[in-house]
Amino acid sequence: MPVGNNNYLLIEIILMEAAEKFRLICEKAGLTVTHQRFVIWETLASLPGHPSPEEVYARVKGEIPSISLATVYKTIHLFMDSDLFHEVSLHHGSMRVETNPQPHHHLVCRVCKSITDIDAGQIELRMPPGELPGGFAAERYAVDVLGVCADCRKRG
Amino acid sequence: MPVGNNNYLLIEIILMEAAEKFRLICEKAGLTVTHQRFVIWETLASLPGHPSPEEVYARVKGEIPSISLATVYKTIHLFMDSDLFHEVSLHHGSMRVETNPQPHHHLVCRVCKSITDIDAGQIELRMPPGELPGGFAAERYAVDVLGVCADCRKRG
DNA sequence: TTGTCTGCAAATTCTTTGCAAGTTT
DNA sequence: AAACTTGCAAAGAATTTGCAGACAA
Repeated sequence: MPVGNNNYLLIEIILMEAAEKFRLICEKAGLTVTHQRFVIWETLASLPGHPSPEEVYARVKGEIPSISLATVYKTIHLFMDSDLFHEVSLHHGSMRVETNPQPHHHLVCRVCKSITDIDAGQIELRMPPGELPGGFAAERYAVDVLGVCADCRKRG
Repeated sequence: MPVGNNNYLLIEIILMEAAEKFRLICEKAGLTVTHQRFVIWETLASLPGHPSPEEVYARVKGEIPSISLATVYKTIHLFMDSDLFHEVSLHHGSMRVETNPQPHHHLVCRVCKSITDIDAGQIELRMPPGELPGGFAAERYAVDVLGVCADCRKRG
């Protein structure tokens, strides 16, 4: 694997301490650096799994007792808008019912958030030959293809 | 394709009118048949896409003006518990942040709802040779492997 | 009948907003 | 100083719950 100039920059970033790194990230994203944001960012990066805002809030409170849940929400949204983190689920805010009985997957537009079904046969999945980690018994697969729908592409 | 005895049953079910079909489904699932449930079931089956409870409620109100939103919620949950329909998203009730910067997919346990990451390299995806429906521009894939985790398998 | 649903209203949970005071640039 | 961010409290949205009367088996 060839090492390009970009990789030197990458290595520098990795070696930088967290605060520096965060400063750089914020600069690139056009975000103001604040202590709250730094601690929330560090906390998110350190928490394994898929933390909820409440969990992040609880953790951050250890460092900044005066932090408010509202700030955690605002900051998480800010980070997501700047692509620093993603949300785990589509439609997290409201329940949606899957009414298509056919095996299918989803085309999810990241601009307008629309979800279109695509026949399961159109996507071929291949799992590893052995077992899945920790003896997980797979039953079915749900694939979300993330991208931009035709309408949103036309609109620029 | 050989036609077994099960297929005769299947054909009968298909030919049955909706009310009969619903009665059979309820019997199999051990659910009481009510008019509200029948109309909600028909509505769900007829609505394309991924309707929210509010949308279902609005539709059903046309047939049963006295229906309440609470009943719609209760019934949708009932149907989901009986596997008549699925939910589109995991974690629909609260925001979850994806903190793993590595490309990865999810192992989702349908019993305990836990979500475990699996390296993206472990799953091979193949898309159709042509374009995706309607000129959708794919950027990345998110795969949820649904099944039962090791812990829940042990517990029976 | 007997147990199970339904509709209503109140309660909860999750998230957003307005604004004054505090920080960052 | 100007612009932006924070914390608080109140508002809002989405969903659940308790319960009395209505319905299904």
